[in-house]
Amino acid sequence: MFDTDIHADLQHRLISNGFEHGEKLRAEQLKQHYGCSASTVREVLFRLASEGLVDFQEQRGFRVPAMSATLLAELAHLRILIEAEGTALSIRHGGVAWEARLTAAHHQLSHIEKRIHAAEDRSPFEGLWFQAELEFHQTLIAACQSETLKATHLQIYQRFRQQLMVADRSFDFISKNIQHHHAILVAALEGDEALTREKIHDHLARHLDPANQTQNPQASRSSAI
Amino acid sequence: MFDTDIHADLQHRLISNGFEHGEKLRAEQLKQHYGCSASTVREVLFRLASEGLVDFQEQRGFRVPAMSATLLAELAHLRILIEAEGTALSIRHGGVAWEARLTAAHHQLSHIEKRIHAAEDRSPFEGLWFQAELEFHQTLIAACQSETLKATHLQIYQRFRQQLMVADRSFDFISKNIQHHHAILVAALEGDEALTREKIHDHLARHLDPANQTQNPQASRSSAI
DNA sequence: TTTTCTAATAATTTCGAGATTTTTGTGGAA
DNA sequence: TTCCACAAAAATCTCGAAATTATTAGAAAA
Repeated sequence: MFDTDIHADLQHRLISNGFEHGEKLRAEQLKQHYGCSASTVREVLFRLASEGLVDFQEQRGFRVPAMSATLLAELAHLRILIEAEGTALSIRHGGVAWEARLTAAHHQLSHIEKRIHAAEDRSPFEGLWFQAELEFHQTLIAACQSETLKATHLQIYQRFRQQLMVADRSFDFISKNIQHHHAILVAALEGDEALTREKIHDHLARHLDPANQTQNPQASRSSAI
Repeated sequence: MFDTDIHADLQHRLISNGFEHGEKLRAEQLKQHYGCSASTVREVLFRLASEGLVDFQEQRGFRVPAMSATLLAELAHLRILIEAEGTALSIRHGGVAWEARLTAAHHQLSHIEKRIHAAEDRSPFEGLWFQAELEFHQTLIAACQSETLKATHLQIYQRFRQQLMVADRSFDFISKNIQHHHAILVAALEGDEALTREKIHDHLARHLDPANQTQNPQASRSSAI
């Protein structure tokens, strides 16, 4: 197994409930899971630290970043800023091909969200939903013609997702999300940059206020994810 | 010497003419310069790679990113986006203390720029100017109340600076820069968010068009830095 | 001459042991 | 009981050698 694979796998676990918030990441433990040496794990952890998905302190090792309402709000703010800009650029430069791809991405996401809405046990859809939601938001900025903007957006998106990971997801957010995603799609297809920016803002607005965040999962009603 | 120091030193060399564009970074060479093992150097290089200051390819080692007019334009675009947003937030939340600090930072930068303008040999001022210019632009966003925005801005700023590093600096940009920095200061102190955004845009606008960039230093007239 | 295969060289990557530092655990004094 | 010092344990960090992979150089064939 290459260290690239370890990087990809750890990245995935770090943004989708693979670890607890604040959990210590020991190279000695992980080397058994991946069947390689501690040095190799250490190398990967350093890379993840520079991406912001892992906290590093000299002589004190690595940790999963703790849950922080302030950090989540800051990440939401940056996501709105970058995603709105990227989408506006896509509207300008994307053309019909981009509109088609966006419609497809939304269709897929919408389909999964409706199935989740109807299902009894929602857990088997989690992975699918994550993938489709990421694909939709990446497609929004896909035609912005700036690889740097896309890469920066992905970093922020992943850290945002990581902040929201919790063991017991309420998943009651779905009906609102369906409306949000649809509103963004419609505004983008109409070519209305200002309206699209507004809808992207609305989609993430509830995460902007630190006081709004539910620190305790069992007390959550209408937020989370 | 701790690896943190090596990281800081390499980072500095990478954004201020310490290496050639596209130059190969061999761990075996650098370990002699820093008096440590190749593994330690390798670790630092990985961290710098995640920051975007070094390019990494599996089984092909590390390189200083090549000069790219497209990349510079993309970085300029992102800098404008983030710096304008951060400054607008600072205007809203900064208060008198921030205005005072911004005035001080501008005074210092302006002082150095005037001395450079008058001097025969400009090279001894390079380091001072770099520091003062960074301090001014960081102060602009200092009161935005988002550590994440500040950290993201620093990453983009450093990569932007790295793209502009060249052996023979013409330094004829100075008179324009003095005006730009002053215009930003005045707009910010007046509390005019829209005007401040515009002036930040104007300051970096010439880097936005890839066709505008001078790939060949000796042919440069009015651009660079 | 140009192309292709092979051998030699050089670079990258992995690994585990030893050195250093932090954390944990125990016992004694205030 | 609470605090501090000291010892033991565990974790982190550094290092150089061995294994793997890429690059170069030269010879043979087209």
